[in-house]
Amino acid sequence: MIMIVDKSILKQRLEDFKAAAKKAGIKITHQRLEIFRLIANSVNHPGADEIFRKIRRRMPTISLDTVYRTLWMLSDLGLLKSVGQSKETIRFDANLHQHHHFTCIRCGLIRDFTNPELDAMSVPPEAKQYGSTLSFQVEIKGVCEDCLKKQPKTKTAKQTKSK
Amino acid sequence: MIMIVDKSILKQRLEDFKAAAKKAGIKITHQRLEIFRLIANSVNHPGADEIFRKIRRRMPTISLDTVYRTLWMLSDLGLLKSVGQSKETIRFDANLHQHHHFTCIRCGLIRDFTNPELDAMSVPPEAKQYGSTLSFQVEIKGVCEDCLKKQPKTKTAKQTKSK
DNA sequence: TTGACTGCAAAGGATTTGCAATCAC
DNA sequence: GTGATTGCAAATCCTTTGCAGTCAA
Repeated sequence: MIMIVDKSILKQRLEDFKAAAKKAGIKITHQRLEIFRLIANSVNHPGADEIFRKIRRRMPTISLDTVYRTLWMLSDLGLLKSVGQSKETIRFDANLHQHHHFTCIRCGLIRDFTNPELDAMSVPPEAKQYGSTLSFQVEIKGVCEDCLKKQPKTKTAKQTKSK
Repeated sequence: MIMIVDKSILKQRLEDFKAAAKKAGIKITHQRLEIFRLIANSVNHPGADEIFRKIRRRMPTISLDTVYRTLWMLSDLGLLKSVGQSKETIRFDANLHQHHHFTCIRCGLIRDFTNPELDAMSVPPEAKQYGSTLSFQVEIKGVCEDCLKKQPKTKTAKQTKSK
């Protein structure tokens, strides 16, 4: 399944990055541009290691620690959010609009989705009692199409990497 | 703030554990009982390290790897679920009923809450397209009461441990 | 030119594993 | 009694850090 982010969205994200970097007085290096471009163009929320391996194809000297440093820097700039749960390592998301996640418990696939009814929901009082609220997100877990076709049921298989 | 799980719920959870262990042919050791009791009696989703430190007070010879092994074993039995996001280490939850989470982005506090309207929501078609769904959970992020009182605003402080 | 950034290598922290001793059943 | 479980220590995996050389502005 090939899925690429819409061209105009990618362009917009790249411009946002350049503007934010300039504003923050941060240099736009080849490495940073490649890393951001990769995430901004992904629908599957890659982790540091996946990003590293993909970028290395075009940029063989890049190092994993640069990937990590860039990821956190981009998060600090507000251009990325980190996602991910439980056994998985951290993964990143360049979609800053209100959206929700579908996560496959077998292979770790994560997909964004939006839904008007969910977006219209307000934060319930039961949550408000704990403090001020910043974001509201639905996490749906299930088994993705691919995994439904494959293995009937694995034993206590530990979740695999990003996909 | 002292919060303890309702006595009857704790008792029920312990019985579930014993029944599940027996059914699975797994031995009920002191360590396992203590670990499960601690989590089953928590509202704050402790992580492995916190569990280890607390149990060690009553059981000084326990080792961290036993805590880990027990935690995953309990998850495999379906008695616990793991929760936690991004920068945090894994934390555990013995509340298997439908519920949602409030997470403080400053201190990492996590609290369960329930809400009839949310529970009544069905999985939207936008999510169903990705596969079969198993759970539906709302994750609300915000700043908890305690943190609202404290620090006005920290820099890019990395999140702290469980609380 | 020059401070910010990178790559390297080494450190750090969380989690897992091999193995002999021990315990629950 | 005996196989499952524990505690220990060492290993592993992911992520971070110190530092000297390099690059974007």
